Amino acid sequence: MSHFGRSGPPDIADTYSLLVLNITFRTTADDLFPLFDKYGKVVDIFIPKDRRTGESRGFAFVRYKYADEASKAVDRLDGRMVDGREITVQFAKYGPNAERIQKGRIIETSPRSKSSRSRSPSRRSRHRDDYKDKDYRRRSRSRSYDRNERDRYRGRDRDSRRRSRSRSASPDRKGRGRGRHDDERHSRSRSRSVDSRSPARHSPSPKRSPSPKRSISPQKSASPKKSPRRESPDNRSRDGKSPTPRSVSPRGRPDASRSPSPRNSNGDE
DNA sequence: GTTGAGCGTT
Repeated sequence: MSHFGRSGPPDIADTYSLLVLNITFRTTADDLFPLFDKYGKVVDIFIPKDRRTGESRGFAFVRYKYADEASKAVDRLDGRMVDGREITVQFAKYGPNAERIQKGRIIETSPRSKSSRSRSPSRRSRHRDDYKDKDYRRRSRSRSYDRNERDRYRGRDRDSRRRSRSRSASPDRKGRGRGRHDDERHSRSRSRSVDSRSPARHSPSPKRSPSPKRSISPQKSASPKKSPRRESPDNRSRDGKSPTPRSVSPRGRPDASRSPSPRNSNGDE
């Protein structure tokens, strides 16, 4: 009954999706159900979770059966304190399939009902990379390695986003009429001044190792001093199955799979 | 165990 999102999307064709942001990472659908259900008929509640840890991402989707109820919930629950945090309720802008949504309702659906459903013989190797990319940049919201990535990308508009919220931390906006259209009022003056510098001067230097201290092979050089136990018996060969699974073939796999003769007696190529 | 911009699953 209260287990939403367990059976997948029930029917989003006749339902309005609401996006709930700013919720605690511990808030679950069951916690929002009684809250949203009080303002209307909630058909489904889904809270995206990280595939790695499985923790909530901090936002949830509440589907209402009617738009009027959803609108009321947005106006009433928007700014409500949940679990000690003020949540932000608003109509979803994007659909589960990246479709356009108006007022929480999907106005554009996948026109795959036309022609045969067969896929086009275009590319076939591309499926997990897609969702992975999305996940990666999503899960990089914080933690620790976030700084690492930032250094790598030299910072971009990501910093702006973070800072933006800081300056936009005006609780005044909430609780007073739903005038969220003022958000886009900000003029976009800086357009090309994204990173300054020359666009062509960018030196694609993938090798940016300012710290030559780091060894090339961290795993090769074990700590000569730090060795409480000469070796790790329980980590090396527990049952004698794979003594060295990592060094199986650093260069290539056995030629029995790729080329019968990569570099010898090869007069054909 | 943590964090805090944003838009989604079997």
